[in-house]
Amino acid sequence: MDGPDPARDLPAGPAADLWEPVLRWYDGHARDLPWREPGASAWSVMVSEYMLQQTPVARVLPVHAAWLERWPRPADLAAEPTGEAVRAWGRLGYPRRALRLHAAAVAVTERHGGEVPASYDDLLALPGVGDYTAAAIATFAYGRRHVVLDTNVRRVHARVLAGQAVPAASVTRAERDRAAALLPPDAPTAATWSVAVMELGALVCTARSPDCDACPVAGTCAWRAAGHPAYDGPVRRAQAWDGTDRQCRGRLLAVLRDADAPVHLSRLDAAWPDPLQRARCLEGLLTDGLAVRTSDTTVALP
DNA sequence: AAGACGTGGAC
DNA sequence: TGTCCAAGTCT
Repeated sequence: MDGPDPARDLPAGPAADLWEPVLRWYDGHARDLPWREPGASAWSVMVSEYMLQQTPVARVLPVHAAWLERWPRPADLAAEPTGEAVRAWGRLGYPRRALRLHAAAVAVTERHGGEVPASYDDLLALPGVGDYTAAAIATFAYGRRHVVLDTNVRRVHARVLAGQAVPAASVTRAERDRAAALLPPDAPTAATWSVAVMELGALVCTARSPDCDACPVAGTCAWRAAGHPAYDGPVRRAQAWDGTDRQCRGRLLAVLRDADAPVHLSRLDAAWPDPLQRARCLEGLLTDGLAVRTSDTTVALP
């Protein structure tokens, strides 16, 4: 391993006991992902962050590659109809993200000269960018120092620091303060720290089957020390799926996505049996801008 | 501030 | 087989 040890110059103290082993672990175990390559553009990072919202890395990989190949810069996407973004989004899920990414590309082109902004506030103003994504793009594309709180980081912190199997339903003030206090003082190390903790949560401290034997901070983990107590909070209702509007919308949109011309309404009849729900969901897709009417009897991607 | 919003793989 | 889960955002 050549190059400087990123943990070497950090101040000593309680935090350093965490930083050092996690940074060292990341150095040897980080996945090679396209948006992490040294030459990766901020646009590549931005596209990956949209696609990775609620979607596993393995399914994002091929779509991300095709996307960057076709639209190497934000302005390239901005010049296309939104329907092209929806079609290229494929089956990643939550297709409104494709619409938002397109709208963000337009905003970047018009307001930022075609360059993905580096500031958290400018990023947060983009459609589809919330606190996590703004912090992630500023951090991973530009090396800025921000608290990056995604589901992986929250789970690792809940376990290692609080001894809880699962973090709270939504980000708490205490959680954010704790993460801020832990953030290394210099920006480059803070950026590496954030991606390292995320990676640890994704590969080792997973939701279903944590591999404590492979964990660099198992020795200081409060959850492990307590004997891995199970989650004891309020019951969380699993998302229903069968027969829901979301399933219906997915079916309808799949028909439009797979067609290369406007689709007759009768084709949608075949995609979902309940006429009332079908009509409601189509109306929703039209309202959301995921579909457009092309005639009295046909619809298409926008 | 819960609930809506897609999809498919893993156990 | 059914449940759980995946780098959240928006309203």
